[in-house]
Amino acid sequence: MTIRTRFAPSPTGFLHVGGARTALFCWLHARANRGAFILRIEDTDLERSTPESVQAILDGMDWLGLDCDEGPFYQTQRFERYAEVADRLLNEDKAYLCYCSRERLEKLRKRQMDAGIKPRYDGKCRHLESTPEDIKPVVRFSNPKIGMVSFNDLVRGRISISNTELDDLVIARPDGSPTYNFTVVIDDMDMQITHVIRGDDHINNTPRQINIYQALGAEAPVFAHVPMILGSDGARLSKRHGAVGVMQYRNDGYLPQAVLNYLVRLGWSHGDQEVFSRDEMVSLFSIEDVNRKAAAFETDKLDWLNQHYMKVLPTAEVADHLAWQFADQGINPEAGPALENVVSVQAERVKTLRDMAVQSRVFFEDYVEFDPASAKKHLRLVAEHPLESVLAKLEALEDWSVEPLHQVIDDVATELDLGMGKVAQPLRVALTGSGVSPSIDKTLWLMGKRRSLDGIGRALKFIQARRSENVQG
RNA sequence: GCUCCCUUCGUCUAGCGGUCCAGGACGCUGCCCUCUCAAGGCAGAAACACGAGUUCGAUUCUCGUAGGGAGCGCCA
Repeated sequence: MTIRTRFAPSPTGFLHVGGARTALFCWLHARANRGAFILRIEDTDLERSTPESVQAILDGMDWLGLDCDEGPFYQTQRFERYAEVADRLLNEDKAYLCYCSRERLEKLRKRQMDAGIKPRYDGKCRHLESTPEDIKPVVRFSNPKIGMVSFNDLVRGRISISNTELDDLVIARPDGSPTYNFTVVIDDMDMQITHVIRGDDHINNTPRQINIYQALGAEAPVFAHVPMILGSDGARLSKRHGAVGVMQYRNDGYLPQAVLNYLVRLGWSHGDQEVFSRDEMVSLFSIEDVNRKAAAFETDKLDWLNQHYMKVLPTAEVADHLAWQFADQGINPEAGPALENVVSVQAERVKTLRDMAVQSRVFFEDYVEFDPASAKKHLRLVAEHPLESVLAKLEALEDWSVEPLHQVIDDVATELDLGMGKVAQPLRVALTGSGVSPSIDKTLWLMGKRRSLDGIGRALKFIQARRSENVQG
């Protein structure tokens, strides 16, 4: 039998990292077993579901490269099917109509809580003599009263629960709309899902779903409950932890490869290996190797992976992602060096593509003014001669590439009997306006001849102005 | 309250009874390299929640305790 997995988000917001990791595990399990990955949108909550959220989820999946083989299917388009199955259960006496008011249910719940027992429906309407005329009933599933439900979870092992802990859950509301535990079962059954991989917040739902499968005469799929992702404070990941939407990571300058790699290592491992290409993930992944413990999301390691991928991925590929950041930062990529060159120089200096864009702006736009501290420290009178010397040599230089540029600086330092720092630092400030930039030869290279010469000219003027001040003072 | 689940360095994890005075990675600290910042190299600090069993032997198996999480909806 071919393996079929599904990812079934409800469209009430963007795709967050927890959902993304669940989706990744589902996708991997399908791909690793040459099976099918199905996407199903659980949009039965008409109040909270929005088309924007559907799109946001699709965008997130797309960005991560989690392609599905079937779907997306929408539950709202399957209402007839749910109603049909509910009727069947009703006819077979495996479900019944319940006329209990919410008020009665409230009281019941409270009484049970007070008595120290688990609140559950008492089955009042299970064998009703007469049916009230004026109340629209809900449909309840007749859960078995005795026995145990037991299943072998692929990540947790055997999980058992007594039927006495379960109650007759509502499967259809008065208006006929189905509820969650009912729709998942029918969908997974109809879509022939073999492996249900989902968050461990669903563990408690599983036994009652298994009972529904049995009532339907269907075989339950294999379950695998993966742990939740916690925020860095140890609490369950939520909106207040900031960038939990997957697309936010794109905006913040992370590569999808890095996010994927980070996510897969959160709860799953393969020996001591830390870096996995997509192909490696597929060939090495096994759902049974997933950890049981909830994991905390730490950005430090994501940063490291992101930089790693910026360094090792083909520069052209990284450059494509960098282009997005340039657009986002309002920097014209045409006004400077090729983005591939920027990547090759900057990758080892920044953690994110956004930082790369921000710190590369100076190669595309003239800086506005010198950083005061750097200028004060390095654009001194003693720097005038070295800068003039560099300027003269650069003007004459025809091959504007790293090697010869390095040679120029070297020559000036030797000729003037100065350390590299005495030449490079003033030059750096002249070129970029600040005291921090890539190595001086590469800075010149990215800067280009025109912008470099202009910068040195500005620095020289600055120094001259400073001298006249000194003379006056 | 009840039921279910979880528990190795700060964090992610390896470990599937002896190979563990517990290994890797991120982060952190120090040193080296060095034109700034990085990157890189080397070194270092840092963990089996606790208590009983089982066993010749427990990080590894069982049971308790403590702590954490989830569920108990006409939400998904």
